[in-house]
Amino acid sequence: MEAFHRIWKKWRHLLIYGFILGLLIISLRLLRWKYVIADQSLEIYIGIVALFFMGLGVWVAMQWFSPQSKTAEETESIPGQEPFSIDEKALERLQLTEREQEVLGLIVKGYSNLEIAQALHLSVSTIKTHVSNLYSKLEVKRRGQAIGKARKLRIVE
Amino acid sequence: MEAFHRIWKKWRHLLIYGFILGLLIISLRLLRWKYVIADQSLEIYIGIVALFFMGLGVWVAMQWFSPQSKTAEETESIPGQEPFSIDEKALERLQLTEREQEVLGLIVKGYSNLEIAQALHLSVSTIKTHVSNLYSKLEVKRRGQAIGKARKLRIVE
DNA sequence: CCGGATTTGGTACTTTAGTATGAACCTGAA
DNA sequence: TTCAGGTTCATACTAAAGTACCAAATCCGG
Repeated sequence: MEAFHRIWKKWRHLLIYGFILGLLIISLRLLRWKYVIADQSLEIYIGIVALFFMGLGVWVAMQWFSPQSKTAEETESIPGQEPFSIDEKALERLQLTEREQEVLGLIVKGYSNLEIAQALHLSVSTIKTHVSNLYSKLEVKRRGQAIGKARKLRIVE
Repeated sequence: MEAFHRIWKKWRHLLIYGFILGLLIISLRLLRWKYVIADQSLEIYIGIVALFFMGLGVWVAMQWFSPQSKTAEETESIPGQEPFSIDEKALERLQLTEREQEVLGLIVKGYSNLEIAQALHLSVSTIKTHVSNLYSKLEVKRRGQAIGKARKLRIVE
């Protein structure tokens, strides 16, 4: 039960999607027998299916892909050796928790709170909490300042 | 013409998608006549349509929610030079006006719009105008992305 | 002088960010 | 087992950011 709960919290999205997909496949089989669409034209039926699945695709994509997660920023890692090193001491002084460091990293990459939430599979509320704590630890008041300070202290790449 | 261009820049994705959808609907009508799927079962046909449209939905969502995903110019300016120099060519490509460059510089320093307005002795409205134009030229949607892109293109110190 | 681009600034609106507060859960240490 | 710190999430609010549309003044080249 415990294990199930943990797994559920972590992967509920995937499970829900799988479940919905299964339901849809069953629905398609039922519809195939024309109990429902007996006097509908095939054209309309196919159109409905197409629209529905397109909407589902949009929804799935919205849930799973943060707008920039696997495109621009992350694949930019410049070849060769970087003359850059994270200042571990500064990091330690700031006493940032693991989650806060994660969030800070995404903030520096230009993520919005919503995008961070999607990337980490958390709610926006949680992100806001982390961000607020982050700001007070960094002694800043805004996102831009946090980015500047993080780069200056070299606590992010 | 001016207005059209602005609207086009903003809604081109939607227009393109609408166009594609129209094409697909026409395709469906053609397919309806079974020239192509003469000896395929209806089930398989519907499944293909569903999968295709779901994929299209995913694609549409990814495009719509990440207009910054297509980053052609980013791969150009990679070669290794001295780390601290402003890339004049990138600056020229972007066609940023003088004011826009000033504003961008302050944004990267973490200034708020109000602070920028006070620093440049302008109104917040004006700053917002500059910032908006800046974002469309940089092809970003938020402050953090602008900071990241400006640093990546090395158009600010 | 005209047309285009720039700069400035306004109104009205939506969206995102940020703060404050409370609460539930988990984990490791006392 | 209690307790502190960390993580998660919610509601409710304020503040800042951003968009769209408009308009006026300036400057500059044909």
